[in-house]
Amino acid sequence: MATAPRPARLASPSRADDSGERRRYFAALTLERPDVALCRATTAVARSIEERLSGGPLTVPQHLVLKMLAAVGSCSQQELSEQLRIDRSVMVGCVDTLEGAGLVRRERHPRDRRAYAVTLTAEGTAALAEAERAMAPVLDHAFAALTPQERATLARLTRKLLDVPPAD
Amino acid sequence: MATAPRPARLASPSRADDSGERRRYFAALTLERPDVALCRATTAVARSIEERLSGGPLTVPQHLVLKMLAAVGSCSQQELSEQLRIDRSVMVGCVDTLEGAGLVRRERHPRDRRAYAVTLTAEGTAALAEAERAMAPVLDHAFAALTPQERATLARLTRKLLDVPPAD
DNA sequence: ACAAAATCATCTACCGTCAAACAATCTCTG
DNA sequence: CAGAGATTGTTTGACGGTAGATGATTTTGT
Repeated sequence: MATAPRPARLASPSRADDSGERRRYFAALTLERPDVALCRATTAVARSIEERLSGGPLTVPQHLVLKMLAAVGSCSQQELSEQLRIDRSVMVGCVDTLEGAGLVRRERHPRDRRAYAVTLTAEGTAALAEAERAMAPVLDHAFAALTPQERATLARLTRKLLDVPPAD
Repeated sequence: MATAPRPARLASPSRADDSGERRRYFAALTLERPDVALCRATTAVARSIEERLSGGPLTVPQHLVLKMLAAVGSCSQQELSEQLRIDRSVMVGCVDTLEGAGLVRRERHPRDRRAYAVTLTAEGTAALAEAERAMAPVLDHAFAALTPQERATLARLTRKLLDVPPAD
């Protein structure tokens, strides 16, 4: 807690007294509160990514849906929601948009008519390939402050926080 | 109970071919998308913390405001916003609540009458001490999956990530 | 077979955050 | 000194995400 050697002088009128402590408090905070540092870093990364993808045809969640469909085949919205950690009610609009763009189809599940079988179309496959290609430089820019090894370490630690078994 | 290998598990149709790929897709995703892993890990940590603090008198942002005031002395809301990375318009309500609880005072800044000099009261100092005491086990639980050394590494990487210059 | 519980997708209400507009005040320039 | 422009605090409205209820459908229990 730094033990406050200074008697907390009142906010100095002009900016002249920027002796540093006040303007650089955020750095001190991150030393004590890893949760705050993690949270702010995440918003910075997300912001950087969404900014670069803003003009594109796909949002991040939409990209993830296409990516999972390509990886595991047709899915119910429930399965997409669970694996991608996107709320069910958000998934509705996400699939709505993708279906409107012709990138997925909603077919009734053959043996459980409560569920849909969301299926990737040919256009969806093409859109995914293009999105994957565009993704690499975007990720690279968002994590530019870290070396490849540091990025790997960060990924390992976040997976551990998520209880995902290491895939080494 | 549950010892029966009976596949009578619900939703048999498509689940039957769950060789694992479908149900564990999230793990595969985190290997390719460190940004998604980071984002989901952050929400998990934040959720854990806010859940444990839900009954308490202070929210996380309020705690941070008291903490910064104790560290650097009286501040304008602008300075609090900048250093804590909390939007100005959010800071208004935050300080409102703290003032209503008698933990801070809003005094007019002596030489800039646009700004307030938000000042910690004696009650605020006491509330902060109590909140600081309660924080350690909460943080420890949120990061329970990591060893102390891993937590330090994560903190170092997130701090490094926060130096990412704004993309222009 | 019939009723009760569970599940999938959807919709609605609510909460927190962010961008833009606003009035009051400061600073700088001519 | 006057006025343009920037800064501080605040309010407003839009947006995105979450929780809870609903309707259709399937599974389970008797």
